[in-house]
Amino acid sequence: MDQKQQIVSALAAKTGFSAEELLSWLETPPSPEMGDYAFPCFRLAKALKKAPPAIAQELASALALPQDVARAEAAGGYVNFFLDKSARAKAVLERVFAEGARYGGSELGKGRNVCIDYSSVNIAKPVHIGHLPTTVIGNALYRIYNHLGFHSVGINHLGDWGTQFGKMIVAYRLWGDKEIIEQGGVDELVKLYVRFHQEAEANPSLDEQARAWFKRIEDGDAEALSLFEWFKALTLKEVEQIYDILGIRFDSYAGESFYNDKMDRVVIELREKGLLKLDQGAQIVDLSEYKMPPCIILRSDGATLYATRDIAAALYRKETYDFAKCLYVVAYQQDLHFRQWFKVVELMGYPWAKDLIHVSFGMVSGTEGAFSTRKGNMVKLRDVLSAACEKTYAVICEKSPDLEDKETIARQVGIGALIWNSLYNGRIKDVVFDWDAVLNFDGETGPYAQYTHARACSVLRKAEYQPGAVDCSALTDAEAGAVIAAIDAFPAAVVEAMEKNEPYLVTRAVTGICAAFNKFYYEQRILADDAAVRQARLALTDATRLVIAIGLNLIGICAPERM
RNA sequence: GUUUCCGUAGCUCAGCAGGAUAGAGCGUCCGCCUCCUAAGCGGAAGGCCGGGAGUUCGAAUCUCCCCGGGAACGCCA
Repeated sequence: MDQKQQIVSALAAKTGFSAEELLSWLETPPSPEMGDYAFPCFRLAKALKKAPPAIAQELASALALPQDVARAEAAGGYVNFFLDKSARAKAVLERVFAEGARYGGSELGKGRNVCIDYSSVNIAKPVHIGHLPTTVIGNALYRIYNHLGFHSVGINHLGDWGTQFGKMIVAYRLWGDKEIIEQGGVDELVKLYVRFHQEAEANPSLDEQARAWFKRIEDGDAEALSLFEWFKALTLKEVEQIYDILGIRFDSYAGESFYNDKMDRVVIELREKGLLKLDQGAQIVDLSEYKMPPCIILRSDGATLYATRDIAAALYRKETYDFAKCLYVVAYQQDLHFRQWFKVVELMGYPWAKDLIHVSFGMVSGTEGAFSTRKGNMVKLRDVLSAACEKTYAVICEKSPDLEDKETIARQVGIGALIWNSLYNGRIKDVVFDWDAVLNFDGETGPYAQYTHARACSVLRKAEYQPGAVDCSALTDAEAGAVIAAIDAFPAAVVEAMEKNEPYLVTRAVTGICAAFNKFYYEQRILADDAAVRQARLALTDATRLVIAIGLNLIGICAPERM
């Protein structure tokens, strides 16, 4: 039982309220001088028929204080608790060292699967800056869920179906060159696609040919299929290079084409359950009762739609993975779409419809408005990654000219800056892509956290630190206390990040640890002359180093030991 | 038009299962390397928390209305 719970049970004994309820009232005071925990008495006023300050006074003097709580003071309507700093430091450090790399983790998930649908690139289209949020948010959630005892299943729901592939084949057969495309990759495919649209304006028969070729893909024609698979392989090869740089892996690339033969059953099932309705020639599920436009299942020409495919995929995933949750890391523009088909799954009678979660995020635009291929203002993700690495390399040459393997560190720090940037704020915020902001390494940025980690490593290295007995009475100064508090707060942040599917809560928790440690570093000499003080501060430094590394790892950022 | 999200310091954002003087970073100005990585640390300036009602002992936080902005709204994904 930790101090917080001890305090709560002492309060429960005096007030008659349940410990659980009291725990939810306990808060952290605005400033550390006021105490480590605060209990507001306002809600007791009615039940006890006394003024809050009087209750606070009474509780402060009458409470049986737990062992590690130094004192309790009444302040206005609050009772402020001051922990025994040494005992708290001991408890936190022991936990960190006992759990090691698993600190902040748990078996909460009990090994259950969590499907995470993220990144989801399109075949034969470039990966641009707009793909960054879904990719890094999804990856962070993947790691966070795993840390909490779930088993994450990363799914890249490829956009690999549709008439555009018929167009690609027509364009390739008319103007394409195998070698040029092998060399140029996706860029060359895009050129063909653009040319197709230009020429099709003057020559509508091209569109007919495209439809015919797409039909051949659908029918499994060997030539059509081999070209289709070739486009796919080319695209994936490039995309996987980007994933390698970002340190991301997927467990499944089952995308649109994969579900092609799995949609009939959805239509049949919807019909059997009496949910389908013919409306203006299309088969729809009426959602007017839920204040939503209808969900279209079949077009009037009988073709399936996006929603049909998503429902088929959800059914497949439930059967295959028996997920505890299935997350869709997709921009908020598709909010209505998800609400619609989630509702359809619910109406189909599947109780797990409640486990389908749209993890939405804001849109990325340029300083001059929305990105669009037509405007030609698209920023390719690859270019952003390269620019970040180059900038970092230059900074390293300037600040740490003697550093070995500058390229590797530059990549870790440059990419770290980018990822951090995407995971620093709540998901829902829109982002205006700005080179200066992305390439800024000062203040609360990825490099700041990595720098703090490297700094801690440097001290430990210099001290030739060996773990050993720690005298925590040497960690009672305000700065060390703040570091202890920040490390102590980390596990709860990880859990909240999972519950809310908000990786930035981990980012902020790491920021808090870094800020506290940097201040500690500045104010207190870690390599103190006194052996006991030195050993205690080194232990705190070691714990800091470890927890920053865990936190960075959870959001998908490397923690180099030198930079 | 309907639905939905957002509106907190010059800028970008935390804080929003209501609580003690509203916090960071960037930018501006001023300090701190004979000492553990200055990608750091400290200080100053800067806010009727979009506006108005209401609920409450107490509202940036909850409810309603208004204003401003983004997004979505049937055969694209």
